[in-house]
Amino acid sequence: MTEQKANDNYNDITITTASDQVFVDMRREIVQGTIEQGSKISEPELAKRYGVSRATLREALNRLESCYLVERKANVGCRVVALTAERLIEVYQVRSALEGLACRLAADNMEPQEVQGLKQLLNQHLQTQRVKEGESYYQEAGDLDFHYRIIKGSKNAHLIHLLCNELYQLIRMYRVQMGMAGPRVSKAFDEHLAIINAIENHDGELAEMLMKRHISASQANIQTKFDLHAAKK
Amino acid sequence: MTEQKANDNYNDITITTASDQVFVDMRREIVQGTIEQGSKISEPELAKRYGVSRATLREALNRLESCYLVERKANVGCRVVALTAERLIEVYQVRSALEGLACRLAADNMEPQEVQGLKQLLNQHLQTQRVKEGESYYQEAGDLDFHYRIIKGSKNAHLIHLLCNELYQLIRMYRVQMGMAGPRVSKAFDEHLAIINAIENHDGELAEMLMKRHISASQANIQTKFDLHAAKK
DNA sequence: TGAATTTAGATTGTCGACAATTAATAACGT
DNA sequence: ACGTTATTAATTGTCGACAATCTAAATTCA
Repeated sequence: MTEQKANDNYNDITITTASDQVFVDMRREIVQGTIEQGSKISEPELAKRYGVSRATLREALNRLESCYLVERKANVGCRVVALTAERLIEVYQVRSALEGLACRLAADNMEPQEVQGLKQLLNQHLQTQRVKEGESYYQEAGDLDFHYRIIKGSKNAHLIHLLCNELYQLIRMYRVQMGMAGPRVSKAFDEHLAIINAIENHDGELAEMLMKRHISASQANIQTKFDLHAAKK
Repeated sequence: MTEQKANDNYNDITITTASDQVFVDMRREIVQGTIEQGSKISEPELAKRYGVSRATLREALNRLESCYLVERKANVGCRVVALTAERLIEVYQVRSALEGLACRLAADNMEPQEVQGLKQLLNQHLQTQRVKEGESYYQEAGDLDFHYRIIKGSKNAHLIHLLCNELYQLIRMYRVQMGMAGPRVSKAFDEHLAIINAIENHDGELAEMLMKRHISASQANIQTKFDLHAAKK
């Protein structure tokens, strides 16, 4: 298991209430595997652990359900989602379609300065990547930043919410728990570059195609880790 | 405003708890406009009206938020979503991508008998449509059935949930409140037929393209009503 | 002994009341 | 008279307790 630290709050939530805090905390623990996948969630137990009432905890559980990290059955309770190969495929099919759309829209809607910022970001990643070889956290964070910026560049609020707030935590959960390091780093960099170019040229169709392909490759990569992980047991 | 009756529970929810009931009831009222768009939701007031406690009502509100029918701000409260032209475009862009994907998957994964059932359904719609001219409810229900079956034919559980449980109620809200009748009936029928044929031939690419186009046309149709509606005021 | 039923325990769903925050009204000063 | 600051009222967030339901252990019967 790769070490993960701080700054898991990628989507910009402002924490005001107690349930906000519990939601963010639990989300991190689930994504990182501290609360392990497939495990049953006891409301009284966790409420005590976080020092809040059950009502507050249930509020957080509802939010976690909205981003697919827990599943609920009436009168039975919550369970942390189980990471299966089937679900990975399903989620990535959806992700591919949505992020492809985001990329196509971004080609039309991103401001020139946003595109420049994206380029700079990529250069930074190239450098830090050379320095911190094999440190998977920076890679994950960097890749995430890249995708987030493009998604937000689509300027479609509904799409942004769907991807950044709802779907991405589940995707992160797969990536973190499968352990994303491996030899795909340089390839991913080239793919990112090609996508930026397409966006800069306002070639939406190409940008969409490249992004879909990029995500498919990413899926294949995780799939490999998954099978490896399954074979070990 | 077109008259809407019974059977609004298109997605198969089994109602076990009290909050389930309130959720379904409120959802219907919001979609139909009984609780009007953009209006503030008073928790004490509605709790009294449905004869439940605030905790139960809040549970329902959380679920309504998950399917984009209400929006929440911390320490301020809930508001029914406002139907704007911008949001319509955003939602339909997402819908187009997702249902296009569903259609492509359906071309691979639907059983022959499911395809047959779809054909029969379309024939029924053709007949009932001739009889009940201008009755928009049957049209809406029919169209919905058609789309639902294809979505479920994708066999992608995540995609099915995303479309049927989360997104579709909002789409229905637009359709119902804008008043879907109009001359697009026969055209839509032809488009449906072409989609079925593509699915039957296992031509996923074509099926996806046709579905996307079909949805774009549907969007344009609603857009027109929307502008008309806005001009009236 | 094994399967079905009953019973006991624990968990979730629901309620009413209190605390914290916001929105609306009134008071105040310039 | 107008803008600003207090004060009040209402609303949301949170809590602890009770009721309904499920799970699992114990009992009964074949």
